[in-house]
Amino acid sequence: MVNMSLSDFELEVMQIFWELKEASAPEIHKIIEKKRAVKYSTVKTIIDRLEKKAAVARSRSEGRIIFYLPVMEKQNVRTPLIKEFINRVFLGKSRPLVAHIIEQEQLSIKDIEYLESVLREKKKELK
Amino acid sequence: MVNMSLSDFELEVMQIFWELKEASAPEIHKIIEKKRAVKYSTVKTIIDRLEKKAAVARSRSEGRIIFYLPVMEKQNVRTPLIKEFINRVFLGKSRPLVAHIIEQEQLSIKDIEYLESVLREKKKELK
DNA sequence: TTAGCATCTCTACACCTGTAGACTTACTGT
DNA sequence: ACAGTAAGTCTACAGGTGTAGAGATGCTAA
Repeated sequence: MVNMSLSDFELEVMQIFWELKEASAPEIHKIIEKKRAVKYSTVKTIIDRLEKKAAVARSRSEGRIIFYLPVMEKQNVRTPLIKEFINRVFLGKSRPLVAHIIEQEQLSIKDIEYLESVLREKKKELK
Repeated sequence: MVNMSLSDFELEVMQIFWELKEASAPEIHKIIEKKRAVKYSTVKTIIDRLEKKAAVARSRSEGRIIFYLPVMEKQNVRTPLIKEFINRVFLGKSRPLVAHIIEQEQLSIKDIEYLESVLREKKKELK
């Protein structure tokens, strides 16, 4: 079961699991519904697929409500996604992506100072 | 024709167009074939779809060979992709993405120094 | 000038994904 | 004890995507 990637919607649901740690389908549905119209059964289907992919697992029940826990870890999902994205959109070159983000995305002074410190650390490490 | 997004393969082909400016289907096919096995007709189908999406346009012919030019611009394609990616994978927060890349991806001293300068510029701008 | 090849066009198809309905079933409040 | 409802299960389906074959046709080299 190598290389089990997640669709957009599946990833969206995983984000909620990573946030809440444990959640039920009705809970997830209610959260997503605040953003956009989506039926319960749609959300449940996604959770079922996540379960099949072993991204989440049933932990316990409360009445008929099934609770799930995330199994895949955020970092293990994100890292390859970033790699793929850089390959796909920036031909594998991370520098222009970082430059683009710094220039175009909203960053506060605090963010910038933090990133400067990350760069300083990295530079130290490389020398 | 709003919101005309490109699939992975379509984007891969666009990257080549952005690089070469003008190219034919046989050329594109030969380039991609170096990386992985793919039939000519597959590549041609992708180019046809790009044409339908007005991402490329026919420029001229040489014998039966049709040449195309990129119409969509690299920056106009990349910018929304980055935005979506940050939303999808980092819940809209660009700082952790940048931090991750700096820490995990290959960056040379030159890259780091360049990014430091980009951050300095940005800071100046914000103050 | 003509055979053979390269290229184009058209069609097809299976898989993934988002989406949801229909049906079943187990609680819960009265 | 039961009706109503909330949750679960199962099935379906359309559109996008990667993939490619078949057939038509125009070039090109001998």
